[in-house]
Amino acid sequence: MSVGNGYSPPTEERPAVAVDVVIFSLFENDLHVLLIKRKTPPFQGLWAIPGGFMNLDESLDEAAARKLAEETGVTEVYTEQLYTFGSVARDPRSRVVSVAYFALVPFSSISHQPGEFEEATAWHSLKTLPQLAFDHSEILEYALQRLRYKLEYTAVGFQLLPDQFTLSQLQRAYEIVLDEKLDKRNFRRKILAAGVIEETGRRTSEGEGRPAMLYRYKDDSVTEVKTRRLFP
Amino acid sequence: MSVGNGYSPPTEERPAVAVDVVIFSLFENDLHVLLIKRKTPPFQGLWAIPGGFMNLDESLDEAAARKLAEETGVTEVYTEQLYTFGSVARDPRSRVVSVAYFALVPFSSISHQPGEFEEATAWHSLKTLPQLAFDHSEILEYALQRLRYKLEYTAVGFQLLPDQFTLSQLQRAYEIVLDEKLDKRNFRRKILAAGVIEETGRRTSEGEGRPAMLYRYKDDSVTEVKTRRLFP
DNA sequence: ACAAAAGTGTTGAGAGTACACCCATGC
DNA sequence: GCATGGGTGTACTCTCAACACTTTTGT
Repeated sequence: MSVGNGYSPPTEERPAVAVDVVIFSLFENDLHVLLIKRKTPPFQGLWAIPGGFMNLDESLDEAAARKLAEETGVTEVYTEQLYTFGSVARDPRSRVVSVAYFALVPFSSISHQPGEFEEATAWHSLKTLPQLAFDHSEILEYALQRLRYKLEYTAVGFQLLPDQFTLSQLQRAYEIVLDEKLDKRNFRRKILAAGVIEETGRRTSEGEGRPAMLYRYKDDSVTEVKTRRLFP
Repeated sequence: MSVGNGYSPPTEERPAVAVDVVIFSLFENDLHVLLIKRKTPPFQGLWAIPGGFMNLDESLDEAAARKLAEETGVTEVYTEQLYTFGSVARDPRSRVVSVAYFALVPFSSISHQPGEFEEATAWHSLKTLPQLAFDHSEILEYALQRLRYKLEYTAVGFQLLPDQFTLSQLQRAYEIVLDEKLDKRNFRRKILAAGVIEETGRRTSEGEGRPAMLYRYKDDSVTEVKTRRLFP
């Protein structure tokens, strides 16, 4: 039944609204993204960014969080709305407007380890991406660009690491995502000067070499944007 | 009739998708935004950002451009998607997801001058904003923040000026939007070093004082992002 | 003792900022 | 000739980038 109320369009003339969540994680010295293999046409057999339709009783942000939890079992991680994709023919079956999000999940917090549950879900290195369904290559490209950009002038890098981490781990995270080598002394000076992390007082106990100080980020400063770029 | 195809939600369970366009222009030494007075409940009598529902045969960008043309008669101006607002109760009548855009229009190109056609449409200075309907205050706040941010590290400032402009006009535009005074010599040096504008060879002929060189922006560099902030 | 990773300062270059006077035109 | 806005250069400060050795631990 049509629900036209004289102000909003009758329901037959409404597009479907989906959320797609680009889920990044860092492991094996590489940035990875979670993809799902499509079992049905169109684009059968191609990989796609996890997503689904928004329910009427949830906000967009809630829909994104729900999708993220469904795919990774993770809640309370850094999530940010990316862009809304609304070309007419982006889904060949019907009109779908898709609100894309990206999420940064520490690998240690993921309950679905690679290939553990559904065979059709897998982490892919950004260096060896398969062909993607729909306009998902474009979405992923956009997400990666945004992630790099964010890292350059904010301190979201923490969000890819466990609660406590060493400065070397953090530097490695930045190097992997930005795909460039950073100077150790300059990195430490800058990240400490930014005032967004603090010593825990504890040190790493295992591993080779000298034990390293463990840091944590200060909760209040996580999303705070720095006035100057950290890594221009 | 419901259109459930087994893959996307039946139409009764789809939100309406709207686009709202925050239209900025610069005149009378002030930044202004175009607002529309609501004639019907809810929020009757309050001002709102121009917007409307997307049609199924147009993309989101096209819907935004259409809205912009309807309100100002202007096409081909700088338009950028801002954010998508999707709280459950943002519209008390029904579920509406709104994709917000912002546009920069040179005042000289506007065919609807203030109050010329519909009484219910008017330009408002950002210094004296009325109460707004729905979550439009939030949208406007977000748009202004984004505009300022863009001006700080790109050269979109031109988009608020006519095709040809003087450096003083451009500086005034930046000063108004950023709401701070800039040094004349430093401004000129930076904006010229950025290489995004060029002399036309012509000079202003009317007005008091010494005639000023007219500049235009180089088309290809309009949207190009500078690596360094222009005005940090 | 040696391998492996952690930690630590200084110097030079370039960018950013502050600042004041002369120039061309209209009235 | 004076009022109005246009146009120009320099010195100082500070941030950024480059660079190498010592320390602590495990084996």
